[in-house]
Amino acid sequence: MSQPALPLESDPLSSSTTTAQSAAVYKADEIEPRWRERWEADRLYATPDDSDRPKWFSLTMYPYPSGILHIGHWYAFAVPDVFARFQRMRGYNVLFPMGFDAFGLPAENAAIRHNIHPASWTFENIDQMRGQYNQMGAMIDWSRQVITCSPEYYRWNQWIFLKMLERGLAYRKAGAVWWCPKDQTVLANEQVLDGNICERCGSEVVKRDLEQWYFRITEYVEELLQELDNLDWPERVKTMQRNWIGRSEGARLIFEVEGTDPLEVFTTRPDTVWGATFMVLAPEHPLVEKITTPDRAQAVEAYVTAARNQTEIERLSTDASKQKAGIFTGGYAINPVTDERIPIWIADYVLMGYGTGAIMAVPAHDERDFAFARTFDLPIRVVIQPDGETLDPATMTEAYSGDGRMVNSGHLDGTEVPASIPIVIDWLEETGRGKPEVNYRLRDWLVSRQRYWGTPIPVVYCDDCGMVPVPIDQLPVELPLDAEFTPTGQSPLVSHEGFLNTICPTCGKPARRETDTFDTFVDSSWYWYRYTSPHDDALPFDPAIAEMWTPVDLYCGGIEHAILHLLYARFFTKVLRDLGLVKHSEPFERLRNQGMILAEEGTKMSKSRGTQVSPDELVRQYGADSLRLHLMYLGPWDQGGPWNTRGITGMERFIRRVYGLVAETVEVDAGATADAETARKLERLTHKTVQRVTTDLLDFQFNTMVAALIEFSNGLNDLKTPELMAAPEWRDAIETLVLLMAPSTPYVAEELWEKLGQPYSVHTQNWPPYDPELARDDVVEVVIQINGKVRDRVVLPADASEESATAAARTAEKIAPALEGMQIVREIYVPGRLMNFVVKPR
RNA sequence: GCCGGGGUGGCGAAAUGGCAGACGCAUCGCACUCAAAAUGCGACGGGGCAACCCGUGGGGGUUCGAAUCCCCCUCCCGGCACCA
Repeated sequence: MSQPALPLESDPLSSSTTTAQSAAVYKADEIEPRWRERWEADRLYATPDDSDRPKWFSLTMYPYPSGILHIGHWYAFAVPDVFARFQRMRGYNVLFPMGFDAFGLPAENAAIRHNIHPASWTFENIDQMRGQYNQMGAMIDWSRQVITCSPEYYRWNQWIFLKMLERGLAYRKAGAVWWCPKDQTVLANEQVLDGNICERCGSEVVKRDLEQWYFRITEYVEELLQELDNLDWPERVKTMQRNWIGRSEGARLIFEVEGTDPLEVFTTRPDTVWGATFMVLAPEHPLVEKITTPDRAQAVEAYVTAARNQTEIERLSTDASKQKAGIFTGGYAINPVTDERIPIWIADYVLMGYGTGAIMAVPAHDERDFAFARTFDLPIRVVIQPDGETLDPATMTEAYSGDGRMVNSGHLDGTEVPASIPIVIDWLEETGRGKPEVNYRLRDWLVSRQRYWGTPIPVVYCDDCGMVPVPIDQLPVELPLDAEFTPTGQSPLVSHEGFLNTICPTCGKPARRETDTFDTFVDSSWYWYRYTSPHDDALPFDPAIAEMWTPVDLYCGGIEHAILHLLYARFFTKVLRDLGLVKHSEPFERLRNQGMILAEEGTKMSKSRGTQVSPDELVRQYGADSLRLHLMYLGPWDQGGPWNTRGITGMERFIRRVYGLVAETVEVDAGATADAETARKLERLTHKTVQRVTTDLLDFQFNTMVAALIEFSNGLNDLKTPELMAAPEWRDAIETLVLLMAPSTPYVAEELWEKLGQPYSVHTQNWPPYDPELARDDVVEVVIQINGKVRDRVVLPADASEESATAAARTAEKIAPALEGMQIVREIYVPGRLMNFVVKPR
């Protein structure tokens, strides 16, 4: 009688084998969702304001809700998450919040293109991205979330603005500003890239005369510059800020002008004023019209118009060494030290935006003035002679800007340059010709934008009262959600009657609302304070709670914010300090920048070329833990580099090995004890690893930290025997390994901690301590060199004396014969490392 | 042009005055397997049978000893660039 074949799953033998195996096999897709739910249910990441632990505020730049997290977001956030978790285990009460920089142009563009409201588009994206952050295993307390496009948040932008208005730190001014025709808005100077390109959309921007809102950041310029010195920030970021602020010391000099007001100039080289043979004004200079003589008027006007309409290409071609363009006004000034009549020219190499918009030209000692003088055949006079050569204006081919002695300079002839500069300034001041002056490149921050999706600027315009601020108790001025988007790109606020028409708070007559909104950099200039009391409805944040959490201990983010965001944030902090809301002056004590993840071929990741890497796909395949490790392991975090997908398998293997180690360990009945030698080996390996992992994390060296973890597990595998696994020493080592992995691989560490029978949660455990004494080797391998070349090596006790080390070295197998017939000239001993015999033939 | 950062095996890298290439990837060999995957063990800068020799972008220097410090050159990346 034939029996039907049993289905596989009902075979008792085969099914039990499967169960035993599956318990020992790592399955990320089973472990990760399970713990994620548990942590969420338990509010494991809730951050209390009242704690007896010291605080640690770890901030990472919040993202723009563009729709989906890419691998760069993971790199920027998962790695700081490791550090935040590490700090939590080290005993800190860690604030590690997250929010969304939710105002901005992409939402409006999506509205126009896909007929979806910016608010819906933004909030859908936020939902999606929050889910992805959770998947990453990020330690975020979402109850503190800040979303800048919610009235709850932006009303405080308006509040801060009104306070700034009161103090004269916000003001309206007409002037030439950058306008982007594509985005239909003005831009801050900082948002215009080289070649007059819009930072956001890449189109060419133009100058327009418009009345705009500004924040008086220049009020704080000296403080913004000086306090950089005390910040623990990457040096290159500080350098970029210093360059941007552009402080230069010099003097303001007054030149009388025939027939009109005097001209003032700023110069860093007042000692060269005897060599000023002409003057140059920027084309936009207000005195151009008055100075220009009637016979020159037509030509000057033509030049000025052309200069103002210069295109990008023409601008790029104006290189300092190339021919200079300009035109003579017909007017003359008087050199204040030589009393000579000198011609006044106009040229676009003088910028209206810097100094006074006018210069004294000293062609002999300034490269640009030299080029201009040669082009227009203007006189050149040498007033500084270098040692050892004699400059002759007739034969000079370039300006001389180095040191030397003053000549042709009246009573100051012979004075040494550069010591001459303060001497000249003093004399000019005493004689009423000028005064010392410090100039900065930094301009006030243009904050108004002709866009819809941003914070409405809370002022109204009344025919009788003029510009009137909206009273604080009427905030927020809400952005109307029933806006109509048209393809013209014009802000819908301009034609929104319901928004536009209001009542003057002062006189009660009909008035018109401001339709401009704030630059989104306003939102990000103080958002971290809001995390400390995200629901406060009396002030932007509760000063007492903020005082407890801030300043931020560690700020992580991309180098692309080196100037704009970080400078504005520093400025706001000083304003908030002066408003009495915070006590400190600097918001971010330590700053660390991550590098950029490139596509595998080393170019920028691009959607159109399909070189983008999807973290979701990698999580599905390998799990978040492996991806986190892989990102840390790519190389130094601040360096970034090309992505490679293959390497992630190594991290998965590592996790699987550790998983196997723990699974095997828990199956063994405890009871045995290890022999002394093995116990010592385990102890040393454990302490060594804790030391390496701890110091690497503190130094932000995540790649070598992961290497130390891998080496630990490899070392344990090598030592592993069935007997040892039953010993308590082994168990300690395994538990330590799991604790050390907890910040890096939060999911699998939690799983293994549970398997080891330890109390939930691994993430609330203390970071394991280490003892450098116990980490130390008791025998060392000492390299023996002859004349600096490695010839042999000997194993010695770590505490071997120099005498015994030398004796051992001399008699080492390959050394003894080599020393035969040689005279030892010198012996160098580096304890525990190296012995070098310097020898010569006898 | 000026200011930073960098150049180390097939690849990512480590070592910041003392054994160059830890650790990982890829590759190759072996074991396990009917087989594959997974896993485990081993090899893995170049030359040489070997003793050894050469080797950290190139050249020079300092040092007992240099990837590491100094000088010159070169290439790559980033920032700034008529700022008076």
